[in-house]
Amino acid sequence: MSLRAVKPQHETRTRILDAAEELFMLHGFEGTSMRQLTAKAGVNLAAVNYHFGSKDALIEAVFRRRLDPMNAARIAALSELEASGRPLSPDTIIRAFVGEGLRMIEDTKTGGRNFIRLLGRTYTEPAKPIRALIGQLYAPAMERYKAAFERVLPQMPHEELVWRMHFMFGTLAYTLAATDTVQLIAGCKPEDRYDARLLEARLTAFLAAGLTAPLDNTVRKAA
Amino acid sequence: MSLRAVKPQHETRTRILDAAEELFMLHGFEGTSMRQLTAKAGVNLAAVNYHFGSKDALIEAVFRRRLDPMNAARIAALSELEASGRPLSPDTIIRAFVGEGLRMIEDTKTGGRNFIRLLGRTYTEPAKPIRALIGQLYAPAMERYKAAFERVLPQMPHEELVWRMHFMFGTLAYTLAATDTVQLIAGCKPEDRYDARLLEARLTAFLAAGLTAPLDNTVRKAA
DNA sequence: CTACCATTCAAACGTTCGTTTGACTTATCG
DNA sequence: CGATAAGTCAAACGAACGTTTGAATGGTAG
Repeated sequence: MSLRAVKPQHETRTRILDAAEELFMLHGFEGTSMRQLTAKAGVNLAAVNYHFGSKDALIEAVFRRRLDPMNAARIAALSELEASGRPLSPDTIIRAFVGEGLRMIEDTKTGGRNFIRLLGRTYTEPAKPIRALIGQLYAPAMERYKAAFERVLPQMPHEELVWRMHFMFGTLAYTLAATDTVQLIAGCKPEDRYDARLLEARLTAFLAAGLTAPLDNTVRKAA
Repeated sequence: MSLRAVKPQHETRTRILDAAEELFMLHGFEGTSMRQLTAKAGVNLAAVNYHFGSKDALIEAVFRRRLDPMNAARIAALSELEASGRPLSPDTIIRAFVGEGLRMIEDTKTGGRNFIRLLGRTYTEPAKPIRALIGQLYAPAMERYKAAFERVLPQMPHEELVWRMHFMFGTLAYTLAATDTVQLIAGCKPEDRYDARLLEARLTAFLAAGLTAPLDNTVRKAA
């Protein structure tokens, strides 16, 4: 219960988590060595195994630290919307979901941006145990938002909504994770790529239109 | 010029490329060892260094083999559309672009699906030399499609179009790479997730609506 | 002061990594 | 038939990997 016993542990742990977040984002899990990681964090090589047990356990801790609060915030944002009494629209619901992600990507000080980009890369890695954890941590928020969308889009078939949410989720994940790929299309660096306000407006307009698009005939016939 | 000198080389090379494609997709570049890879390909451990020079050179060869033909096909599809004399719409242009990707993801025999999913993973990996190569191989197709979109959407600001193409590109990449993440939203495996015809219809409807969405006021004022 | 306990540290553990080597196989050609 | 050259193979290379160990450190409690 001593100060000594609590404070430095906390400090060393967070230094490791911050360094891991950034290096995993840059080079992946296998591409990041414990020696790189502990050197960047300014701690001893053995510190990771002492505080987390193993490299895999560290990976899990990296995700648990951020994912839980982020999705809690998303649920809270939706609850607040629903409690306000104002009529909900696809647009406002999307904004609630997207907003939390954008707030994190703007956070360059405490490493939020690193985490968001790490998250984006991890989505596209199949067959990793960490994927199961992510799904589990996302599940509650997903359920709430699916229900909210179903309420404002009662005419949309369930299956179609699931796919469109998948598309939306993908667009968000990819956009936040790979903002520098815009150069691929633009041919040069766009100026406002990190202006979150503009990006939020563009993204929401795009997603809302996609979500509420008229049903394709091929799909309607298949249903 | 002997048969012996050409045929087996070709065979061994393609066996290695196929195995690499699948393992890189599953476990990433660093997560795949030469011993795994050569074992899966059924070739000797030294074969990769003999035929490609190094692991990095193999990675590059994996992308070169597929990316060039795929983007050539995309350009050809667009050229054919334009030559047909029929009036173009955002919908038909999107379909031309998306169609090539979906044709590859349906190709489970020659490994096209593996490659598409590998491609999706690689987009979200920053700071890799391979990213530069991908951008370079994509550039010609991107230019052509951007010009085509600009022609059918003359009223859209250039900057906005670039972002919306980025969103579309991301949605496509993510959807093809992470089709199994739909479970995250659905809570269960959807039945038709690999029915490319249905997926193409859903995806095109979503993307076309997003691309042609009315301009957000925040964005309009910023311009 | 002494005993204690969480933490840090340098060193070493066995394993696996990408790559290299040199001998062996096989098919073609003068 | 030898000579040549491309390809395959088992074995080994040093380097780097994640992890473990046991001693040193330093603040806290009795």
